[in-house]
Amino acid sequence: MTCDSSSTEATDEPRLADSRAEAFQEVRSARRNELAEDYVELIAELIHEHGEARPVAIAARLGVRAPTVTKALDRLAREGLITRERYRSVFLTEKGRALAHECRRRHEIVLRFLIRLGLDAETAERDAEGIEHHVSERTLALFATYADQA
Amino acid sequence: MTCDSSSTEATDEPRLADSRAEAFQEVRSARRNELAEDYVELIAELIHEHGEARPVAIAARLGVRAPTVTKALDRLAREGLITRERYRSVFLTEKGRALAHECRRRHEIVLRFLIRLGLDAETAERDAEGIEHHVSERTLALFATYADQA
DNA sequence: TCGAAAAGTTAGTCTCGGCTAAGAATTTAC
DNA sequence: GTAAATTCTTAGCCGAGACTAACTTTTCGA
Repeated sequence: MTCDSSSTEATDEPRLADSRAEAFQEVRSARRNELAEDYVELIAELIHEHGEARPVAIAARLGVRAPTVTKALDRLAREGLITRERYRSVFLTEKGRALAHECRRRHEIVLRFLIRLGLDAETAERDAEGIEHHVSERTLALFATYADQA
Repeated sequence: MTCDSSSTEATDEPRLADSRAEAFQEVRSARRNELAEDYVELIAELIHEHGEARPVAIAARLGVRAPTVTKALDRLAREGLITRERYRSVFLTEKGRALAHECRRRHEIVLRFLIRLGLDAETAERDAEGIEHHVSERTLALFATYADQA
């Protein structure tokens, strides 16, 4: 017997009735975008700092090997976030630039928040890197408010 | 098993000199453990609530299909976090119980913190699910302190 | 200028984490 | 006590993301 609360499942589709399940699904969904966000954010940074984003620099910053970057960039291009030509630097599309901007915004809010909370800069940077992909807009707003408190 | 390279840069091994790269590597390393942590934490909950953890319940709570659970449990067993017999419930090993306890602790601190910050319970639960795997001990301590403030 | 070094790509492997379809084991219900 | 329903596993597919080895292209410097 289903000891679970009798909810409105029992349909032909045994499709995940549990409300808790939704949280996990959202987390998994977020995880799927994390890499793309990391790349796009980094590419924007590199372009800003050095005028261009070369795969070798991306690999160094992310701590992965070159072929990993090549494959990831292929995917980003497929998704319309970047444009590139073989053996050349990478550029963000309008869509990619928008995403990068969004990511940077989140990252900075989380970072400022953590530092405001009393965390050292180094740890704050590391934690922000992990957390930024998992904060809802609502939470982000609270972070921003707290960080801006006098 | 992150064979994480130490610091020596500029050696023959073109191993990730950038200090920023370390942050990404840590994030990736954390990501690899997330699933295991989710499972173990959930298994502990189910045992507490229903006296046993059945794969079908795990699947429902996580919002995945049964075979996905079977495979994941195989891996957890390989890693020594659970024990099981075919067609039976799942049990945590001592190691698994320790990890579950640790996860629950993190989860609760993050959750209490978010709620204390003013977030609604539902969003807090969702965000906590994503954030809990990415907070350092140091950050967690700050969260706890803040949450406990009168 | 041209040859070596650096950068980038391709090909192939591995693990993980999803899925479906189908079959085996267990439990339930009559 | 057996048939049906449920649960669990197996087999096989797929894409992502990591890697190495080996090859091509580009860049640099003597």
